[in-house]
Amino acid sequence: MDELNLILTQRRQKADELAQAGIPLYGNTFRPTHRVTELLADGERVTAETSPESGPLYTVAGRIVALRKFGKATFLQIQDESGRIQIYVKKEAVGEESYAAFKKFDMGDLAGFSGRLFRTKTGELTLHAESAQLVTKSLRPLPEKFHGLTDVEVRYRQRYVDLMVNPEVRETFRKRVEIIQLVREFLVNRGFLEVETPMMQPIAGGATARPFKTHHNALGIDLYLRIAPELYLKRLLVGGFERVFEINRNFRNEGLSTRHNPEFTMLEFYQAYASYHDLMDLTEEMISWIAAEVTGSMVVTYQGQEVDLTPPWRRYTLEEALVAVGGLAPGTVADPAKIMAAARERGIELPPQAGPGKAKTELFELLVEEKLIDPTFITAYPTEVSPLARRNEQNPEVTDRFELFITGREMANAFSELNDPVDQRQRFEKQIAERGDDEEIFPEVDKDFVRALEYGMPPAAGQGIGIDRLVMLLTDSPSIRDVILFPHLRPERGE
RNA sequence: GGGUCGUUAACUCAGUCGGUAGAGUAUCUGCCUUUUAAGCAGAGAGUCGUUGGUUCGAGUCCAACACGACCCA
Repeated sequence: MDELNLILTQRRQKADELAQAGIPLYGNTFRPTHRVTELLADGERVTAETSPESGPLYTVAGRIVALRKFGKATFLQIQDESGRIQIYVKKEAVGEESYAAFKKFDMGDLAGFSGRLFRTKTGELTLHAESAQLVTKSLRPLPEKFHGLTDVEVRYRQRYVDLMVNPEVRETFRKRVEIIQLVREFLVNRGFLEVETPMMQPIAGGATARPFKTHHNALGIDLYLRIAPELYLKRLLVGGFERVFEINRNFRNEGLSTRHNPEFTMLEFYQAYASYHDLMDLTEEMISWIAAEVTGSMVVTYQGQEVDLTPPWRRYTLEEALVAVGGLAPGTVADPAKIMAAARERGIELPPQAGPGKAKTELFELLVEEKLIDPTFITAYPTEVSPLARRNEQNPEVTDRFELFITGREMANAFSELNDPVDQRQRFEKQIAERGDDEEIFPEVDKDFVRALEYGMPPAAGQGIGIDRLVMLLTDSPSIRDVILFPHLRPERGE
């Protein structure tokens, strides 16, 4: 197919010519002494009067991202990880032979230059090259210089090209790294221990989702890629680690969308001798601090909407939110029959075994969720829909749980953990009874987890935060694919 | 799963009523020693996503399929 393309053929020819002239195309001997950003910093002292023959000698390497050739001189720009700088290569300065080879350099090649800094007559800081060397030959053309690469499919499939030519994409992924580092720093400073628990689990527990299935040959057993680390992290609380967290991938065998990737990064943390109230305080503090560190402000703009992350954040019970934000009458929300009728009136189909708790959460999703732009904690979720959370002591119909919503999306889910082994076993069994015909969800009771609780798990609160969604918020990214380096797509045809 | 839109040169995009496939960038050749999307002159470059249908004739109309985007479930 594209092996026959003219541009690719010409590039290969040029590469062959360079190779025949004794110039290595893929050598590994060139060693830059500086990064571009250091030249830009030092360049602040360089003025129009600075002679190109004075000043220190710099050696830099990078990808050629702009190339303006004249007969006996050339302006080009190289880009390394730190930035871009203009290079001026003059035949007279680098020598006849070297310039002849240099003329075969192409856009997209990796090249190295040694020289001294000066300013052109338009004032642009430029490295006056005294030598030019090919570092790595590129056989494929870069996307067009003005419009760049915009085809989202190519951007995701060939992320390396996207990163090369779209600086804002590099910036987003740098911020992603920074956000994750800040999460670690925040939790480690509060005495949390970062742990790693199994990605392959014999029982996919800790959430309600369809798992990916795989097989271990030597053991002869099926395993599931985890849908959550929760049950393992709580085993660690039993074991005596009182504050643990994990930042790692979860896998869910479900559809793809702008908010869902089959593998996504989750933060989960658990704190003994704490309640979900403590975690609300901690979450406010953590996310507002990270926002300020990453964006410089606790007020961020997401898709044109201003979002104020300054603590304290609004806190509603689910019922309060249905009234205050959803516009339902207090009498409707309080009455089980009326709330179920209200759900049906709005076209919500409730499964036969569903109770008022399910009706409330469905109505919440329909009427309230998308309106919660500024961060809002929703508490007092029905026990019916919270299989792993602790019941509220005053009202066992609800749990000591919250979900956090920002920009209308669920950002975190937390609760005071259930540590009663008898209650836990019953809830597992109830879930299995209710799962219907979908056997891939909740395959069986995690008996070892119940056994662990029987040893005694300290009272604790635990929380999950979707890292990808947090990164979307703080980088103003509309799609989860914009914050995952290699998002899943269907395979390309013919590959 | 349903709906809408998209897929034309390496990239970004035009393509009229169905009648010889276009531009800019990139590439190649020539000129050019301070350019900034360098400039000037010339040249080459296409399985119009795939398959089938309608038609004298299809990038264009119809159908199915593939991939993607957005919305909905």
